[in-house]
Amino acid sequence: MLDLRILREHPDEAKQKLARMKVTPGEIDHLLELDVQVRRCKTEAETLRAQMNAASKELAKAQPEERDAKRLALRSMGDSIKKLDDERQDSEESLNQILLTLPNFPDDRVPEGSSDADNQQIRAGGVLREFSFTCRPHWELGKSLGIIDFDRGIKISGSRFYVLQGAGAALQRALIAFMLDMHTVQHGYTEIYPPFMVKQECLTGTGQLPKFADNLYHDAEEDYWLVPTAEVPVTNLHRDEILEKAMLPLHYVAYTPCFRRERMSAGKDVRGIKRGHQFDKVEMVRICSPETSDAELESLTANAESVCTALGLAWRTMLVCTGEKGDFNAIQYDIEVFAPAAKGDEGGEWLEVSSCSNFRDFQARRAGIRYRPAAGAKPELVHTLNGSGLALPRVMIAILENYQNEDGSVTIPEPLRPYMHGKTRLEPQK
RNA sequence: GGAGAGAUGGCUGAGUGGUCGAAAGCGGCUGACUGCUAAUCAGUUGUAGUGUCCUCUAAAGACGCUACCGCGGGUUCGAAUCCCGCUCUCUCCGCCA
Repeated sequence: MLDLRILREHPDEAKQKLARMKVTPGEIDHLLELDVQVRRCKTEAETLRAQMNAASKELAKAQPEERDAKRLALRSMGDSIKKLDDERQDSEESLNQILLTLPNFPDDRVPEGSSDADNQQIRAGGVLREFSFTCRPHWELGKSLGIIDFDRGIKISGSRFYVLQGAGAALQRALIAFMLDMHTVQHGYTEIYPPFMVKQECLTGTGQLPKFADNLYHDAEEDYWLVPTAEVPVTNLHRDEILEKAMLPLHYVAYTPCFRRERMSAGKDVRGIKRGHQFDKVEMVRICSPETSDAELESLTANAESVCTALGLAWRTMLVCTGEKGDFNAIQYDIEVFAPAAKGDEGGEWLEVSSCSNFRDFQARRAGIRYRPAAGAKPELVHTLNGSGLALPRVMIAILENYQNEDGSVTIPEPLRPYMHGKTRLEPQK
């Protein structure tokens, strides 16, 4: 959520910045009109209420015979106040609705653009593997290795679900453990095991609600929402808290499954395990003071890149353009790894395995996360950041396709072997 | 799932219709005393919004007003206090990995 005060005091500047995120000036004007109404109703009601409070005190001291007349006068005053309050509430609700869906100001560095063709590559690592044979897509490998069961996934849960079995399930578990260890031991993160279901306020806090309700699963009877990413429970750990400056920055890492409806992507990426309703992810979350958040984003992104490097994958980091980035972050880096057969006969594809973003104070304002810059000083909003470190299915795709051998086996990347009892290869099933 | 108890300021805890933004204690801050520390004494100490004054402006400050006693409604001229709904916590019983 943007600071209403900034919109009010610098409307032209705000309009300019938000125009890059496809917000029309008219929307801002409408919002500011509502704001004027809210504040007018508020001051009028407060003035009346002050009069009423004073008169009410006099009533207590008044002679008995005067009381009824005074009481009647006060009652009508009360009615006018109620009217003003109702009016204010209506305007306030509309205003909040708009404010909660309005995008964040994009950072000046974010390139203009409407598709991923407009993203800018800013870094890359690893080497693209040259194949001496025709490489096969992961869904074929998954079947022949006996580690991904698509048919039974569909049988028990429907489309966009799959079952990992045997070494496939173990490989995923190995990846999770490997990533968590890397971030905790080498990068100093604190590991969190959060609930996978959260209350509505958490999703409002990080921004998924109300705008992206479409993409979420929730319980019909109770206020439980399945997390679409660990960003939600972990960022909300400190909702409505005032943190001491000495506690910052906070670096958290958490493994969770993620649940998404993917209604927006109907028909897209239906082949294989690239886009399911349920997937696993190791997520990094940082909470820091404002002046450090730019640097925090760089090191967060570097942490995610180092996982790709450790796994021996070819990766590239993209600065995501205005049209493709999340609405609520100020700046976003996507890290992609290359999967040589992910498009089947059409060849390879760069797969997004991580998205690292700085939200500045946007989530902090929604979620009420503040810190005290100095002892006794007024609390100020923190900055929040998060980034995948990494998303599992796509890493699995990249490993299967990049590490495949001509005989149909797949070599297990070295750093994962200790997590798989020393196993070095996945062998095709007879 | 059943029964009961509770939710008040940073913490403990009093408060059953106006004199309550709220006693008292603890903690915090300031000062005095004191070789130092500790102790003692005195004063002070919630948050947010908004107005006026001061000022070139801003900050800071001064003086007001409004809201906030788990959350949301209601009764009343007036609610921490009465009524209704909800949430959460604790205790006991049942069930369970």
